[in-house]
Amino acid sequence: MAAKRSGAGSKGSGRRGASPQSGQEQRSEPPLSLERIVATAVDLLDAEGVDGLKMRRLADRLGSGAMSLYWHVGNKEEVFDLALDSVLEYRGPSDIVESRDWRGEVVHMLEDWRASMLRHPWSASLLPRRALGPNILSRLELLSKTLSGAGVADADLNVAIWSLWNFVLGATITRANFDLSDDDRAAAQQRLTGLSQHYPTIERSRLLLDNDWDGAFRKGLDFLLDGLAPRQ
Amino acid sequence: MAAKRSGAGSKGSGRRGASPQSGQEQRSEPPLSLERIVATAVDLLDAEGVDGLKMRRLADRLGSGAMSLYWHVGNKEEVFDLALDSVLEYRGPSDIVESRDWRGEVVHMLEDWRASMLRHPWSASLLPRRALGPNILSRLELLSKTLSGAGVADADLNVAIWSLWNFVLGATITRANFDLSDDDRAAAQQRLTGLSQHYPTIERSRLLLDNDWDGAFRKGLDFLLDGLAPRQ
DNA sequence: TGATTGACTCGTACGGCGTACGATTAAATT
DNA sequence: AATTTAATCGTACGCCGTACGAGTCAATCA
Repeated sequence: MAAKRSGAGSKGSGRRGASPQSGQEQRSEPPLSLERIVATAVDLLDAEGVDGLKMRRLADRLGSGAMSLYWHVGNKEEVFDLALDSVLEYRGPSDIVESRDWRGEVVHMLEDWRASMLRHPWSASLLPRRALGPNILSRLELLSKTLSGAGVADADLNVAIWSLWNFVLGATITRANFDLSDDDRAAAQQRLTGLSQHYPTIERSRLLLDNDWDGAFRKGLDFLLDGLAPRQ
Repeated sequence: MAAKRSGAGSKGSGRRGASPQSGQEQRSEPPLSLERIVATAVDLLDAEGVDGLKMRRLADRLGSGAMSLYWHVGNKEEVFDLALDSVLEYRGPSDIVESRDWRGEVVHMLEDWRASMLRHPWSASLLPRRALGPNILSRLELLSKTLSGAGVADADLNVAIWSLWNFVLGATITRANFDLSDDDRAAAQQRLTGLSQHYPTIERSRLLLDNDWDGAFRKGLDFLLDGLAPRQ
């Protein structure tokens, strides 16, 4: 009845299925494995975006038939789940500066989180739709522990975590999707300038032209942390 | 060469295309129009979610053939654009309490924004992928004007606006997608409890089981506003 | 009036998608 | 040597967005 694999772990017994007799197709591809599938899916997503990931194309890159993938994963959704979580691993703050203040630690982890997602711009918009993988949970655990240790009241802890989650998620999704080309940017300016009688304030502050995303993230995060845990 | 319609405006000349001779099919559907297409698309999205919107199904609901839709819209993407913007109109604070404090005004608009998106849970995840429509820009303009009037420094204005945007977007997307069934919720608890040695803190605070989304939004927003514009 | 045009509708068809199903093969086990 | 298991893949099905072109009316023009 062909019970599929589902969890982790893969043997990886060396085997070759190239050509039965004539050595015409000596593609020396390694055998399929979950790891290889996920890594290749990430590459493909990076190169072609969410809509570019098709099972057939993924199989092409792996040098296998499309249906072979289904031995290792249940369906395409699972490929997304695994690709997403694989990209969100956190290695912790640099070992050198071991025990910084809690604020430094939170900021470091959240900036790393954002950076990881921006390195793979498809990941941010995928995050909210998928189950929480172990790497995501680890980050939340670290955040929770750090804030708790910093004196955030238990009653406020969940609010604080979700607020930071919301901020990071919103910032990253927005950044990843608003990465306009110069043409788009010019068009937006044009459009807004033409309508400046309707939107004078955001036109004046050049809201849509400001592209110091990193600075805005950092400053906004500081404001939020100020609100969550007033200094001293 | 059949130049398609693209912008707004639609004539809507009364006409009937029912059956040429035999009155067997006297479906008295009104004729197609952009408005009707968009309204029906919103209904369909509400009922079936993002993946449930298919051109054929939309046409079915409209009592028309699938290809007829393409006279009124360029492609499916445009249906999404129009449905999204149609759902984000803001009518302003209740007229009775005309001039509240700035904080009340900001909170009201942002809670309304979130509520509008939660009434149509597909809209939140669509928002970041689409161009800013007039209804969105109006909300940003109002936000900008209010904060500016409240004394937020010009240098901090964009950061403040984007921070609030990020917060609302993240909160709403998360809420809309985390709306687990009780079964899912039980499964998540099970899973987390089983792994509680790995994630003790978030397990203890019941982060994933906390159900008070509205309260968390309101409290988190308060914290953020505290950070952005320290009271007095 | 009859012919023409333009607005609108829709049947058919095409290429591409995810994946069910079953045949096939090679390795491991008995 | 016989059997079981792990893995691969060709074929096919149903569904999708939509290109294309033929139809149907109402309004306009000759």
